[in-house]
This record gives sequence, C-alpha cells and structure tokens, in this order.
Amino acid sequence: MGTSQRSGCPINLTLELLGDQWSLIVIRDIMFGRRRHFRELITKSEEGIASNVLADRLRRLVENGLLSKRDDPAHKQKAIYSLTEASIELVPLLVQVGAWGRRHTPADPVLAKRAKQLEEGGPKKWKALMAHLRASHIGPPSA
Amino acid sequence: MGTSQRSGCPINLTLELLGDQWSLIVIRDIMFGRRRHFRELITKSEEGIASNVLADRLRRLVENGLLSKRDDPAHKQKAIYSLTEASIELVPLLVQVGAWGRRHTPADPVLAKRAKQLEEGGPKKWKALMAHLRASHIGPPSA
DNA sequence: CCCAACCAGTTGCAATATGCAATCGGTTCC
DNA sequence: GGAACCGATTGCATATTGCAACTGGTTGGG
Repeated sequence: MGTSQRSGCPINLTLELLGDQWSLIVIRDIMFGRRRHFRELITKSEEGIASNVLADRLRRLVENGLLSKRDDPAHKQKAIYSLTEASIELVPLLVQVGAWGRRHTPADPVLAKRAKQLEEGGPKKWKALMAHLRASHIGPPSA
Repeated sequence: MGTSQRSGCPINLTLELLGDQWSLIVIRDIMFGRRRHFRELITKSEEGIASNVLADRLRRLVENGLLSKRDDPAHKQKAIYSLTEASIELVPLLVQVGAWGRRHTPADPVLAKRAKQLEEGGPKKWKALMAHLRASHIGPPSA
C-alpha cells in the first residue's frame, strides 16, 4: 500500500493516506477522546478496533507524519502518540465529516452534540480548537 | 458490510458509508468530471478502478442514497447515474479533503487548481456549485 | 522479593475484499 | 450483417480484516 500513487489528484492522495475504515477513527479518538496510549485506544474504543489493525494504523500514521510517537518518561513500556501539525489541520475536514454524518446518517444525538457545536461554532471555533491541540500535542513554538 | 453499525458517532457512520479507497473517487468523477455512465467512469478513470469494484461501489452508493440510477432514454442499455441531495451535500467535505491534500500531499498543481479555486472561493462558491449540481442532477424543484 | 496487573504489540487462522483479465448477452451504428 | 459499444459478471491470485490467543517485558503493592 506504500508507494501506489494512483494519481496526483489531491482528493485521491488524501484517500490513499486516510481512505479506510480506521485511520480517521484513530485520529478522532486521539483528537477528541484524549487517548494517547495504545491501551487507551484499544480498551476505550467505541467501535472495537482489533489490536493488530490498530498497531498497523498507528505505524502507518506515524510513517506518514500524521502522528508522532515518543516514550513515556514515566513508564518504560508506554508509548505516547501525539497529533502533528498535519493531523491537527484535519480539523476542518473532520468537522465536515461530522456535519454530513449528522444530517445524513442515523447518528446518536448525544454523540453528535460535539459535532454540532463545532459545526455551528464556525471556522473561528475550529481555529481555537486547533490552537489548543497544538499546545497539548506539539508544545509551545519555542520548546 | 451492510448493517455493521459499529457506533452511532456521526464520523464513524460516515466512514462506514464512504470510508474506502473508491467511493469518494466515484462521486468526485460524477461531480467534477461530468461522468454519468459506467463506461465513462471506467475508461476515463485517472486512477484505474476495476470494473467489478466500480459495479460494487455504484450499487452500494445507489443503495445508500448517494447516487440515483435511471435508464437513458436514448439508449436502452445505458444507465445514467446522478448525484442526490445527500451526495451534493458532500461538496464542503470534498473541498476540505482537497484542501488538506493540497497542503499535505505531493499533489499535482494542475489537478489541484480546481481544489484551490473552490477552497479560496469559500462557502459562497460551494453553495453556487451545489445549486448548479442540483440543477443538472436533480432537476428544477418543480419537476 | 514475588506475583498479579498492565504494557505494546505479535501470531495464526478463517473470512472477506481487492486487482486483474477475460468474458457475457444484448444494443446500436454504419 | 458485423464491428463497436453497453453495463456489468466470472474466475482466480493476492491482500486486508476480524478475532482470539499469546509474547516478552515492566510496574506497583504486599
């Protein structure tokens, strides 16, 4: 799946990276669900991702610059996954995915609440969220 | 793949419908590439979709209300595929997919040109495009 | 010190999906 | 009447997914 390069269309290239059932779910959980470790992603997964698939997706997302991985200083075995600038810039895309899902799928109103707030908050709110994510995943600019 | 219902999250439900390598490519080609027939989608496909996969995706997209299918009055064998209101409302989502791809993938500048224009045109331009698509795919409101 | 719980994955296997090329029965054009 | 065109379908090799069990190592409490 690596260097396929079906075409240079930006939509196609994005789908080659993220067009599967799980990649955006993993990013959603890290972005909105505050998960940072493998175990958290597995055990708190609403959709029940399999551990081998999660391992594969995390590896590929890191490989493609959508996540970064580092050791947890407090625990030799724990790995901390963080969003990168590239994945933080998926916020507007995810907002539109949520907005469409809210209107055209039988989405649970409770789960759709955050999607609705982000959608109605507009670009201003998205940018605030993105700034917040940068602070907690990438750290201050001079760090 | 039918009634999986992994969760009621709007992002998840959207990915269950459209989260694969080809569905959004097919919609992109119908939406921006003015393809309306099976043959057009196959022979003019930049990415080279296989005919069995295209047949499957068209069937599923029709089944899920993202496309409609009708007979071509001018040719007994031809089927005309049209966008529906649901897929026309994917415009903002596709704009964001294109916008992200333009920034974060090695997209061809020529192919990225329309993505750039739509992105920079803002919601006003998207709505104009959506109105145009409604006119040519769904027909006038009182028809 | 010891053991249970926890850590990030890996392995094996069956089921499913994809990619590819050839082909089908029917239609239309010349 | 024959070639080109129509929307698919078929058969087959390969790749991906889902599931459950398991691995080697770490940590914290008693």
